[in-house]
Amino acid sequence: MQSRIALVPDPHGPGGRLQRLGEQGAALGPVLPAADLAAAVGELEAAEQPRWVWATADSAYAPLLPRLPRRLGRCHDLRLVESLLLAHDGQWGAARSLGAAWARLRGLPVPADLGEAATEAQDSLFAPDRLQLPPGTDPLAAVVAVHAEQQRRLAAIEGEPERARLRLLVAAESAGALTAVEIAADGLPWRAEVHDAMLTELLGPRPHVPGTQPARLAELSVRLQQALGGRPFNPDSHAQVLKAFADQGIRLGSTRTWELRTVDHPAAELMIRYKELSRIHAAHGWAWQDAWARGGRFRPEYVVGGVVSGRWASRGGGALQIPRLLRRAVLADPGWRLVVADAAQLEPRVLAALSQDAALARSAAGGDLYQALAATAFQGDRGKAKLGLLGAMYGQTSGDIGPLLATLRQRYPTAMGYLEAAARTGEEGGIVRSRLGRTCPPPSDAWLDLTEGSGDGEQGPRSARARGRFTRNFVIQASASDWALALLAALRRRLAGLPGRPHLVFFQHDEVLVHTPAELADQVVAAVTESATEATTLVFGPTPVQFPMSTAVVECYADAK
DNA sequence: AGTTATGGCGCC
DNA sequence: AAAGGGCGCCATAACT
Repeated sequence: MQSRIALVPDPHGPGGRLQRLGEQGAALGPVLPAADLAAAVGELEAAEQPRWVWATADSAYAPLLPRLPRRLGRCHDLRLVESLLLAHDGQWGAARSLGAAWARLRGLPVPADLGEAATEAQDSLFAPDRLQLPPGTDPLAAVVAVHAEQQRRLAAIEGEPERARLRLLVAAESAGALTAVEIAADGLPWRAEVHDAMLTELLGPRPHVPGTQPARLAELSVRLQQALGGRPFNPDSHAQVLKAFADQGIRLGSTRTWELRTVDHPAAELMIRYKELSRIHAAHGWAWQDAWARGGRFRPEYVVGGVVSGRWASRGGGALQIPRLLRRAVLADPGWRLVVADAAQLEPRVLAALSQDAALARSAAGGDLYQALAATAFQGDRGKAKLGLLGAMYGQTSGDIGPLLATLRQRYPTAMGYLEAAARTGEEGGIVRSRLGRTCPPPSDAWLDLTEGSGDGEQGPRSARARGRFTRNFVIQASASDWALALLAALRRRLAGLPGRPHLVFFQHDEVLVHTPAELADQVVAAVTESATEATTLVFGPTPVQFPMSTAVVECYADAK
């Protein structure tokens, strides 16, 4: 039986307190004070690899990490688990902090979760942490009690394998918390000089005065003005752009790029170019570099479980939206490599495994799922196969997709039935869960008001169908997240077993980057492959569906695939 | 002056 | 007639 140890750092200084726990969470033995918490934790980790129990990885692991001799293997993150359990129980309004969970347990007034506005206060040494404990509460006692309560709630989950799956989700989500802290500490290798050269080539030299427009944007602005009659206007203002085009007799419904592409006028092309460049300047220009990519590393702030589907979100820095163009600036250190790995066609494979559609599973048993699908059902037209399947998973009905959906329904009734059942549940106001038990939010009160009594006409009310699309996609996206988290946890563990400290530096829904000494790259690739197999077995059990990873060993991120 | 909404687009 | 899921972030516009 694996040991568990509760861990609480002192608010100031390097010390902290520890408490051994039984599997159900009962405190075993005395509270152990540690003058040097990192040293104590390091020794215990080396001796017995316990599961560390803490309020949040940010508060307990992040400060410890720089002083630990090696990374920790496992944890139980109370805040993330509270979130999973509350959602599973349909309690979406409830606060998730340690303090909130403790207050619920004790029948005390429950503190609201701090908004993101409170983040800046963390910089202050004396700012309160975000645990939200009532004054005078012993944080270690709260950690122990809330953990025991969570173990009790997990044990009370009805049904097997549901209970075991939710426990797996708890472990995987917690491993995600470890990973996010470590990625933040390590950072993604980022060559500012490469980034800078790209910006200079695209936009002109960096303006000396911050806030002024780079030369290339200013030029485009002037040329646009000339092309549209010479009257000055702000190309960043949708209203003014629409008016400027209208004055030339061109009526636009929007300033979207795809619409501009249909316009046969020199200004349209200039406008498209202006938008491309101004976006790069605004979103990933010099200001972004100064704020997020200093010292040779891009350090994003990930928010584990930040999306209801279990995907990570990010806060500041746009970690999950780095333009492909800028991957040129992501370069391994000298003597190191990047192993870039992404799960190929993850979502349709998830659909095949979830629905157990035998025919779809056959298409998902090999390399290119869409090609296999095309060969069976679409006369070899891979594009149609992909469009149709993605449309089915998103609930798309527009365009020329109707015939494709009809073909899919005919050939893969089990898989399509699975999606339609999920959509129906959503339309009727029900909830759905991912493979491991992550739960979607219920309809809002406004939604219930809107849909109540409006009858079930041919198509149902618009918002009901929108919710159907949400639940239809949720089962896929959230189960894909389950799988990706399991992959991440498995990979993290395997990397820890390699010498030379290869480490994860990026995670984006279905893609991972590992920064590794060059001579270990092959072993890292093998670890990725093994981890995918392990994740598949853990999440889906025995299944004919394969989840292949496409991997590349590169020095530059842009050179992958 | 500060907050919220909107349009638009980057990523999956 | 049209009807694609999930995010974060920017600038502008519209508010309080």
